[in-house]
Amino acid sequence: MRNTHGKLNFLGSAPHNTVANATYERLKHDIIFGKLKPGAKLKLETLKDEYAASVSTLRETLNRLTSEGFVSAAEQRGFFVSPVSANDLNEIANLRILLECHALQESLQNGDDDWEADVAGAYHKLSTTEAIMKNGNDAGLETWKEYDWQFHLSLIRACNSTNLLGLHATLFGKYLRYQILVLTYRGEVARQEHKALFEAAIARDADAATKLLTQHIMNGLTHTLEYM
Amino acid sequence: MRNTHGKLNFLGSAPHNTVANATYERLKHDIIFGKLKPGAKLKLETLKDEYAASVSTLRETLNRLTSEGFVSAAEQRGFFVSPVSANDLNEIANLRILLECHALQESLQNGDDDWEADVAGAYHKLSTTEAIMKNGNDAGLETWKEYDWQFHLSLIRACNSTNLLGLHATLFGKYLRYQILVLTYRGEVARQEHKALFEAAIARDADAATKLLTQHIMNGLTHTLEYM
DNA sequence: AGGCCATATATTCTCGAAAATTTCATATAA
DNA sequence: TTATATGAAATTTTCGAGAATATATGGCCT
Repeated sequence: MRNTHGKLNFLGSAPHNTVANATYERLKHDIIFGKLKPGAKLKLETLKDEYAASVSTLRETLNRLTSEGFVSAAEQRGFFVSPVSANDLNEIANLRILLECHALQESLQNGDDDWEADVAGAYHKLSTTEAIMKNGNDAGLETWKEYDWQFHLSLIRACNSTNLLGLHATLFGKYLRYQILVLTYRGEVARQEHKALFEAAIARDADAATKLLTQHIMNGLTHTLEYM
Repeated sequence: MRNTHGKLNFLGSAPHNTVANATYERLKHDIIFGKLKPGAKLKLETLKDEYAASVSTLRETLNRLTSEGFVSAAEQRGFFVSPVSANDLNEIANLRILLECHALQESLQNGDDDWEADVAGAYHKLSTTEAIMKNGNDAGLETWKEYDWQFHLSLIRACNSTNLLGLHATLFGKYLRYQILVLTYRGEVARQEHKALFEAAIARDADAATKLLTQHIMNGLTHTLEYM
């Protein structure tokens, strides 16, 4: 049973049981990764061919995505990919700082040995990938971004609030869309930031960790804004 | 055009254009106000009679409500009203404090004369209603709760973040469900708290306002928990 | 009696088509 | 020319039925 509609693991690993779920994952992925451009009209007939699902099934998934903010709906005029704007990105980044820092603090207080091992594992995967990408090999953009996501998630997972984790997941997805949109790496800088953040977290230094996280997100924001 | 699916004004005033929207509003209302009990199975066939909508239309609205967290979905086993728990209420209340206090601070900084007038108007409606209810007349529970909602919303409306307001609206709805669930007033106390909060906001005293708001929500939380 | 499998019933999931609405193209009048 | 009205085409919204899956019933065996 799934308490909520599977929000995380946007990559294929999810159990694509029903047609609706598979379509939902694919559509969301295509929006976040820019295959469906911001503002694009989502015509039912077109989607029907592309995603091999009926109108009713498509409408189910489009309604889900509208609730999450990835799709916008206009009464009697159908659906379209939510537009992007500097202002929207600003809002998203600030909300991410607010929620993620709060969750991080809770997590640093509650996290046990298993949590710590989880963080270390996630960081290991991320830093290994970042080391590889440093040497020009930028083939695995999606992999990198998923490990990035997993690392940030692992840090806050012990916050003891399903609701908070749910909101964060949606926000992270929206933020990620903007990053993919400008598609210009700041690999080496991000790498250093991740390293410092990881070390502060393991040391349970809440003050330092939240400051580093805030800076990390702010830097990403200004970098992204610069290239929009 | 509606950027997001109409989240606020849960009371009838909304323009119930499409069948799907009307059904959505009614279902959400019935969940928040306890007509549909926590954990209750939402069988399509039953809902079809009760809400006069087809299966596909119902599934659209149920998917929307699942994304927002009012409904839970179990793969191939249908939908049911999201269960309640002390733990969940705790999470909701803490998130509300986090988001609403942040929004309040922003609002106090940005709010202009129009905003201030709006707050005064919302407070007036709320306090008048509360004065009436003080004298035993507790007929207008829904009206009271709507004015309560409108007052809190007016305070944060100048926060300049659509995303933040959207998240807050959903959270407020969930919180409201718990309040309705225990259905035991703390009228006089809440009245005083609203008064103090209003005065601090007009005085632009951010520190005092956030402290009062936090206390207001915490008091509501403990009161509700006590009667669960 | 209690557990297990086959069958029947109930429920969800998915689809294609009809109804309602909007959008586009064309013609007519000021 | 510009504006407005008219009708055709495209699109969304809604529905009921069939396919897939889960749940309940009843018989059978140990």
